[in-house]
Amino acid sequence: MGRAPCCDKASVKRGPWSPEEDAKLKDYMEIHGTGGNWITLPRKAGLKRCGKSCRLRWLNYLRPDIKHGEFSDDEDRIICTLFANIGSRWSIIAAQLPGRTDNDIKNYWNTKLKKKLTMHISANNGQRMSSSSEQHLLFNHSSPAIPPARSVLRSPNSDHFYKLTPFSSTSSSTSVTNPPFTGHEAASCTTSDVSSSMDLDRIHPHQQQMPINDLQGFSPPYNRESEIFSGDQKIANYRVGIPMDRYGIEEISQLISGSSPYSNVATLDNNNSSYNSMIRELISSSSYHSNAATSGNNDCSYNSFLFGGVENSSIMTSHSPNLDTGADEGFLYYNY
DNA sequence: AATTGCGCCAACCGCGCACTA
DNA sequence: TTAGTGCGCGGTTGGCGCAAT
Repeated sequence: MGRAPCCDKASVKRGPWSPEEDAKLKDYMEIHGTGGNWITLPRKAGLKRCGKSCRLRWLNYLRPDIKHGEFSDDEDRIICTLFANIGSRWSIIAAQLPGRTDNDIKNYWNTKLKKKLTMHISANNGQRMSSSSEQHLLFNHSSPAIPPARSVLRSPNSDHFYKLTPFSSTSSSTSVTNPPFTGHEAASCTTSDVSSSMDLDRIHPHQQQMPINDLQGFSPPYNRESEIFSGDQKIANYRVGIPMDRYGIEEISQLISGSSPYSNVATLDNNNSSYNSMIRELISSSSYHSNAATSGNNDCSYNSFLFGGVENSSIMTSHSPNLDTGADEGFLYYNY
């Protein structure tokens, strides 16, 4: 037996919303909210629409905090960085861009951003890159294709992890066989600075994995945070980790919000054992591994990369959580 | 002026998950 | 435990507007 439809498709209006319908929905939402039920909302609001359609219209267009217009370079960078790590989890990416909706970002990526990256790589193809700062970077997860978002967020035993690989069109060193291309790879980019970008389809077959020591231009991952450059501009720290498993961005950010002088970093607090327990639980049971053994590196003026997970000995191996329980040594990075 | 092709984006669709009875 | 229900997500579609021919 098939799933029951959410509404009678024959009796609901479909297609573009009229200004009158928008006004009705907006008026109703401002007074009553959803009432916890989108399905019954259209009838109460006097709309001949499916509840799902109302929800979509409200969330993607009528909501008062929606931001319309061009995406900024910063937003481009955030989208690219997050896409590189988590793939097409548009809702998670949207959560990092206030005022933008998942649909917005998805459309933007599919119609513009991806194209710009491809065009630029095509233009640069074959040119020898003269310095490490000109190397293209690829995020390249070696796990099977990322499962659907909810599975990833909830799977307690996920061992997915990413590799970060510098790309050079002239590189010939190889240490690790390239895993199958799954299409989720991406790289750092902005629309204005196109020196750092990637071609999702074309350059991957030639990509080389390199030993850590060969990561020219990056400071050692076991010493302090390494850095990712877009041209001369550092765009992110170099942190490689597995995708989130048990916890989502919202939970993490809520928990650590205000816990540290740095808005994007949670530190352990000697005076708050219950807080520490929660942080440890988060770190040890998710991919937000401790960056233990880098104590003393409290200079978090950097933009911390979204997913922690660089172990102090190697970035190329999946690993067990390794949380040093000493105060100040559990870092939980959650924001770019 | 008419036609065609293309880009953009709002809206739809189906599925998986969470929740509840 | 299971079935029903609603929500939210990502993928896809369809229509509009504009540019090219």
